[in-house]
Parts: sequence; structure tokens; C-alpha cells
Amino acid sequence: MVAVGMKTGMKIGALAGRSGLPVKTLRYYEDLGLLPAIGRSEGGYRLFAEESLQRLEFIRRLKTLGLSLEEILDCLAVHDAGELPCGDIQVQLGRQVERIDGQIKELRQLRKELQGLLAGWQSDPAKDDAVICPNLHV
Amino acid sequence: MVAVGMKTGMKIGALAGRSGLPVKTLRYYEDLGLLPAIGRSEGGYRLFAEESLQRLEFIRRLKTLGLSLEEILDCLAVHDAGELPCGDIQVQLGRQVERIDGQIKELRQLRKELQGLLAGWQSDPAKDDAVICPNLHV
DNA sequence: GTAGAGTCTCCTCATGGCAGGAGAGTCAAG
DNA sequence: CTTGACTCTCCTGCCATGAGGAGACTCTAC
Repeated sequence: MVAVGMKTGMKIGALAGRSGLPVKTLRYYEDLGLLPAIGRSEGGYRLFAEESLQRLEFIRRLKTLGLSLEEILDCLAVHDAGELPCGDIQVQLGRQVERIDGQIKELRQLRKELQGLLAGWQSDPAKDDAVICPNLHV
Repeated sequence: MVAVGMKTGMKIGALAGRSGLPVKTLRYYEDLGLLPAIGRSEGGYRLFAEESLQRLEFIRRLKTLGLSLEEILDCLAVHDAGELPCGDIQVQLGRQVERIDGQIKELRQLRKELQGLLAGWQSDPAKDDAVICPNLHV
């Protein structure tokens, strides 16, 4: 027998202390729907369940893997629907690998161009009023 | 003999047309000091010299090489002081190469971590209420 | 009952490089 | 002289992820 309407739970400061995250961040996550509170105290204070800690760990982990909060929200939505989110997470992480590959490719290309320019760089070329920097031809 | 105080020059729309850049961008550049106008018309319209085109080419080129507008401003300040900016540009581009190297390094490391995770990924692992996604251990 | 800590909502700011629009003034052609 | 295109300044918004603070309220310990 559990008292009906009985809401226990951590206040935001306690969750901040235990998770190591700033109160501001927790409020922000709650606003985004990443971290639902189980309710409010009579005075309007957010109350969080123990599971919130696990949830924040999950969020932190996916953040370090480069997912956006929105993508993480998608994963959590699946979890909250009662399903295992592993499949969705796998998809998101796969996309992330592709994004990274694209970025590395762009960066390599840019690096190559820069190196090419710097390889033939003349610190003190003939002055040419038609261009600002002769090494760049512009 | 040139008439004193005589200011000719393009208006911003003409410069936009010839450079291919939006009027908004040109105004923004002028505000930042990247693209000085030679003056204003009686009605307050910005007037630009022919050299503005060359200057915009220079800006465009350095932008594609990944420099920020602020860094480009530094280069142009050297040029405007009457010196050849090649040395400064060389320094900036060298820094840019280092930045890129750092980014590539980070991206590779992240990619490696992602690949490691995905390599051992189980789409349908045993359910475990203690964690949201067993593959991540969180 | 009172002090002090905690929490609430709401607002602004930060980054970088502009885009969109309001409202007013200017310029060139007919 | 009028009309329509151009330009002016100033304000706001965008992208993401919060940080910082004001002013008001709540809770807890003494």
C-alpha cells in the first residue's frame, strides 16, 4: 500500500550535487524534456527520481560521443516508450561516424591546400599593387 | 589637378553586384573595419573605391582557408599600414594548420571510440533496468 | 519567528557571421 | 514632380548550450 499522490524525490540542488552538473544545466535539460521531473513540491520545487542519475549518466556519455541534445532526446524517447533504445542509438552513432568522416575529409583537404600554399611561400616577394598578397594571388 | 573633396565611388549595391556578395554582408564588413568606405555621399550613402573588389577577393580567399574575419582584419591592418602582409598571413595560416591538426586528432580519437563501441554492438541485448543502454554501460 | 540557504521564473548575454524587416530618407529617370 | 529603386540606421533572430543575475518565494534549522 502506497499513499496516493505521495511524491518523494530529490530537489534540484541534491541532484546537482550527486551528478556533478550545475543546477542551471539540470533546469535546462528538464525544459528540453531530457530529464522529466516526477513532479513538483507544494512550493513548486522540481522533484527528481533516483533514475535521474542514471539518465544523466546516459546523456553525458552520448554527449561525449558527439551527439546533440536533440539526438539524445530521440534516444530517450524510445527508452521512455518502454523499448530498448540500442537500435536507435546504433543508428545515431553510425551517423555520427559518417559526420566525422566528412569533417576529417574536409579538414584534410583544407590542410593540404594550406600546406601547398605555405610550401611555396615567399616572405618578401616583389611588391604588386594589383594584389594584396602575391602569395595568394589576391 | 584633382578637384579637392571630390568623392566618386560605387554605392553599396554596385559593389554587391560586382562582387557577388549581399549588401548585408558588405555593410557588416564595413562595420567591422574590414572594408573601409572612401566616404559618404551627401545623402549618407557609403561610397567604395575600386580597390574594394580586390579587398573582397582577398577576404573571400582567406575565409575559404578557414581564417576568421578577425584574423583577416589583422592581416588587412598590416596591409593598410603600407607593409606587405605576407609574413603575417604566413603566421596565421601556420596557426590554422595547427588548429586543423588538433581537430583532426580529436575527430580521429572520437571516431576510434565510436568504432570500438559499434564493433561489439548488440542490437538486442538482455534487458537490464539498471542501465538505459547495456551497450554503453549506462 | 526569523535568518539564511535553496529554488522559482524570466531576462539578458555569449559565440560568428550574417539575414530579415521596419520605418525613413535619397537618388535617378521620365 | 513623381515614382520606384536604392540606401540608411536600428532591432531582432538564428544555431547550441547553457551562464549570470534580478526579484520573489519556500523551506529548514534554530
